[in-house]
Amino acid sequence: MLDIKFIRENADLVKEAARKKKIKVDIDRLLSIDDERRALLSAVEGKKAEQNKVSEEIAQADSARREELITQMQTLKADIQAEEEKVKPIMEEWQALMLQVPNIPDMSVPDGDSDADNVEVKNWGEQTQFSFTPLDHTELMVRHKMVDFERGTKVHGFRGYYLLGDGARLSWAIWNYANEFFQTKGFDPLLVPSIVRKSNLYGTGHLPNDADDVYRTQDDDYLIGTSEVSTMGYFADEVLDHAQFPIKFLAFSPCYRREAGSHGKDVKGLIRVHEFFKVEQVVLCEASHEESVQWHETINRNTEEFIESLGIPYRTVLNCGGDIGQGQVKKYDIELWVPDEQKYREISSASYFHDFQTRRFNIRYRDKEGKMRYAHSLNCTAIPTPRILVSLVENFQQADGTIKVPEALQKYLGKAHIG
RNA sequence: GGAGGGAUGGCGGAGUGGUCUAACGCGCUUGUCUUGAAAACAAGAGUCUGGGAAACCGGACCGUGAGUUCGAAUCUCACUCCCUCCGCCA
Repeated sequence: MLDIKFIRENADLVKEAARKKKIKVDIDRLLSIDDERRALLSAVEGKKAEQNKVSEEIAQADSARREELITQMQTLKADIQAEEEKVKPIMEEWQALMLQVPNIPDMSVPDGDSDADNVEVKNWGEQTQFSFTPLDHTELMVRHKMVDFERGTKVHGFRGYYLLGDGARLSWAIWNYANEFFQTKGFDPLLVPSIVRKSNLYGTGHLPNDADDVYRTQDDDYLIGTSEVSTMGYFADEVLDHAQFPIKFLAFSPCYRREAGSHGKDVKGLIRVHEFFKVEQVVLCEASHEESVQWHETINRNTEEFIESLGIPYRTVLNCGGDIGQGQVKKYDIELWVPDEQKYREISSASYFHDFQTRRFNIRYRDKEGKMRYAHSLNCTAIPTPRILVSLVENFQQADGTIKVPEALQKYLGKAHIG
């Protein structure tokens, strides 16, 4: 959510943002609706003011004068009701339009339609070379009894899976390692609800536009697609103190995604599943662009460091306008090398929002001057499982069919090789 | 699932039809005092909106939405949310 005043004063900037993000929203319509809204409100308020004034007189008037005033008020009252009737549909359209308005992307965000137009800003490690014909992660993991897709499908359906044996143990090892790694960076662990009220998804910006990708319960609650949702909701409607910043959470939760519209994509393996687990960095800081930028770089770098410690080749891309969300100012994706596909696949997203989310959540704080302001919010994947397993097992497979365990993980898994 | 209670500003909390421009307390900001701080005292402070270059001046806002009334924080209804008790349950 942007401030309507900002939209009014920077209409061209907002239109350009929509263009860059490929978001369809009629800003001119919003502005004219807003003019109507303000004109009507001011008319209603003016009449209410008169009503209040006369009401006060009535309270003190003698009975003859009182009768006269009361008669006069009857028409005014009808007037007010008529005006208020007009306000209702205007407000509804105004609110619907306001929810469509995108946040302004940073100057550095490149133009583009899709992830194909993202710009590589960093490349780390050598793309793994093999002296033998490598297997893909599905075959490798099935062979080592780390995953069971058949029973996964039997029980859950399309994209269902079980992790078992070393697949399950490796997941635990990664969670435990990530938990320790990010806590040493000052993040506090948080286990969050994965069933949430609708309002939280409006808060993060997943609703109303991504409704198709979210699971809903028969009570009209929703399953989160990322712990960012419940972590941000944690502070909804609260007033924080500037001394609390930065607030750094390491949230962990299952994540549910319907993947509507991507039925034909990544049908095999663990790249795209309906249900997975994710460790997530969430940061709230004070309302300063510089702070946001600094934390954005930091949390993205944290995840890069984590990947480096595992020794998996990766690249970092700066997402183009068409590939960043409605609320995001700027986003980096970290992509890991997947030998079987001979390409990099997304493993992490680092975004900052300025006060786009905190306005929707009503998360405010008192700054040093005692003034009330909306906080800034950011988030970045720490590590998702099982997607991380794809690159991990493929890159570390050996000629003898075993999988080498990255050194950093060995103490958490309790061994150096799988198989 | 059943029954009951409640929603007031940053927080606590009064107010049950007309100076409510919302008491009182705590916290916050700025002054005065002080070497500095604390304490004390004084003033100020929310959101939206109209006018204005600004200082500032005016208006609306007591969970949300309807209704009753000349007039609603206060009465009625619906919705949303919170709490308590009973039942069920990991």
